[in-house]
Amino acid sequence: MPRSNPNPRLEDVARAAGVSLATASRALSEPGMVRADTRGRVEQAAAMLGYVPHGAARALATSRTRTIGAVFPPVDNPIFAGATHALAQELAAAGYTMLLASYDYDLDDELAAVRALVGRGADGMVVVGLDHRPETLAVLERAGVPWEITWSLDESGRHHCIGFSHRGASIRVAQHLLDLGHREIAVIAGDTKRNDRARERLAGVKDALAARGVKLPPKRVIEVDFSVANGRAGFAKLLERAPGFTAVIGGNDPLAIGALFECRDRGIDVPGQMSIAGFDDIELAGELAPGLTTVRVPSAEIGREAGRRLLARLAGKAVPRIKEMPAPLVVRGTTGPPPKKGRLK
Amino acid sequence: MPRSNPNPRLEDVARAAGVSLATASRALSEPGMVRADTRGRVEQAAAMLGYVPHGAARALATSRTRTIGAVFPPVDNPIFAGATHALAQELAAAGYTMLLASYDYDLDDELAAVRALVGRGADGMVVVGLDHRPETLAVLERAGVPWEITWSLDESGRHHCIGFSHRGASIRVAQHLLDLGHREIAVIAGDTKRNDRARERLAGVKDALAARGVKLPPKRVIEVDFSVANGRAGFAKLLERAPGFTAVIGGNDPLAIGALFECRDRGIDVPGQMSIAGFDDIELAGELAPGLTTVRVPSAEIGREAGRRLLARLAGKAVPRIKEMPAPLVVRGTTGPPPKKGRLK
DNA sequence: TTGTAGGCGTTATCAT
DNA sequence: ATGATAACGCCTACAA
Repeated sequence: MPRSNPNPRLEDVARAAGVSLATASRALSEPGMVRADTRGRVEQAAAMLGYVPHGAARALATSRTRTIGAVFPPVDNPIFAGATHALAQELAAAGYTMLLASYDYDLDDELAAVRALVGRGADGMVVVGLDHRPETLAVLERAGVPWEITWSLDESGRHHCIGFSHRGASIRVAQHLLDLGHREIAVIAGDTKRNDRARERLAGVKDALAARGVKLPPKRVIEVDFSVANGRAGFAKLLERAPGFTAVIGGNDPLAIGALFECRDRGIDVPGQMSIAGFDDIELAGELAPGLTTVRVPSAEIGREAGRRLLARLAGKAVPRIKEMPAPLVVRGTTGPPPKKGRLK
Repeated sequence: MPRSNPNPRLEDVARAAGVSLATASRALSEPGMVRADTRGRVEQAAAMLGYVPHGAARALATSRTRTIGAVFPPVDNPIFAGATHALAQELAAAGYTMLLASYDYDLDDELAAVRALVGRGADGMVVVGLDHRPETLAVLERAGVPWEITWSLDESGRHHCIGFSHRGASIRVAQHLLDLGHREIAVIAGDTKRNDRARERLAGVKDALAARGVKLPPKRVIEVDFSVANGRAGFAKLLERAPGFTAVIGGNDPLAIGALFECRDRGIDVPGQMSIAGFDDIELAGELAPGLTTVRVPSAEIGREAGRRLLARLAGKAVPRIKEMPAPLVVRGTTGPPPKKGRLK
């Protein structure tokens, strides 16, 4: 029975070039080890036949796939999208390919995805944040591939990570508002059960207020999924259940922007009557008028740098276990002093 | 020499379960072909050892990687991000994994990415739009894998595709403005050299205006890369170089939103003095006040459906070569009749 | 229902 | 510098 698969194999190339299989292999992957004219013949034969190396076969022989797995929360969140793009570019430039899985904050789904990508032979992995099933880390460790935690910093120092302190950044936001004179503050947080970034951001606000003896009553905190619509709704609910605050902090920019829109629709002046701050610094934050005060999160840089670190480790280089990225407060127009007298409504 | 790689192989599982390699293999991949108790022993042994099938070996033996390659323009564009997420989810549910490459509208980069993913053994491929190097299509065809064009419709009927007519949708936008009474219209288009979607959208406006005998002078058209900032800048430039228009059409929503913001900053009333329409219907479009009139592009559905079609074709089912998705005009508050008399400025 | 054995396309270790 | 050949881990006729 003739080969049903028409794709040429290395053996075909070797025959066409009149050399052995081994020589053909070397000519293509270790050019230095073969005489120039032999190499030329092989290359020509390969080009003629349209030879493309068979990835799986190569992977089986080398136990290397030149593939990096990334398991991200919804990539349709703009910040993850930016990181994904940057990571993909960085890897492509080095001849690596990205295996991407995107999960909706369900840690069991994340585990399944990690398993799948490791099974596909990813040479390295990147995950997001600190919240994982214990089994997820076990799979990663057992696989023996280098892996990176992104966005968050692993305080235990056990794992390689690149990110920043969400709590610290959040403290800067809250302090900024406190410094402006706000004492009645509300928070529209992300879902703190499902991800450590949202949890740490909320904790940061609490820390900062507590440090100055300012209270954050539970009624002034609401948790929702990230979206502009939920920012609007969350703000409306806060206003209804615990009015009297002069500033609101959003768990991310879309939430803050939702609050901003809601204010606009209700005729609440920002920042005259209400100050608003976000987190992430998506493009829109700077284009609004007034611009949104927020924390600049270097998402593309995190993606790119995660790729670089992984590639370096694969090349046998040592990289510092923990890489902290800057996440500065960006003060724009949505924050200002609280209204002089009287409270909202 | 003992095996240096500690990962258990199927052989180890078989030994632990006291069955042959073949039985172990069948127990895990074709459960129906093995007696229940045998299968149980194998599954238990696999779980105990933490066995994970070796993707490359499996791929080599079956010439199937259970992997789908996607080559997308910048996934940090929100609409591609949504499609990426949906596609990844759809594939994961079927036990497939996504190989993702993201390029910056450079068709040579796209070709390289397609080559890479095909070389990695992708069982199917998805690309975006109609603009490709001829070689790209050749690689795809020669690979013999099913592939789908997304976003655009291939009029030649030669290739499988899922999308909609950008020209048609754009015509609806322009007609809407004409129906409102606008005759002086400007366009902030995307880069028409680099992608057919931007080109077709612009062509649609031209078609619609021409059909009613309305001119679109070159000065009223500007081309920029997609971003809110460029929408602002583009609008400002149009105002400066060809004032007097009463409506502007953005090549996508971020561009239109940029124009909207610029109007707001300049005190130009929307839609009183200026009507604005976009394309894509990103979340923000509906949250703005007034809401942005735009075309709803079902990006997540396109991603999901592309995955479904590919999986169906891999399963040997026939699917219609061309799948048209709806892309309805969504009329919101940013469009209205042109000002009664006098022109802007 | 289960086991035996050959093959998938490369790389890498030996000789030569 | 080049050639022969044994892995690499799994699947799948074919045989029992």
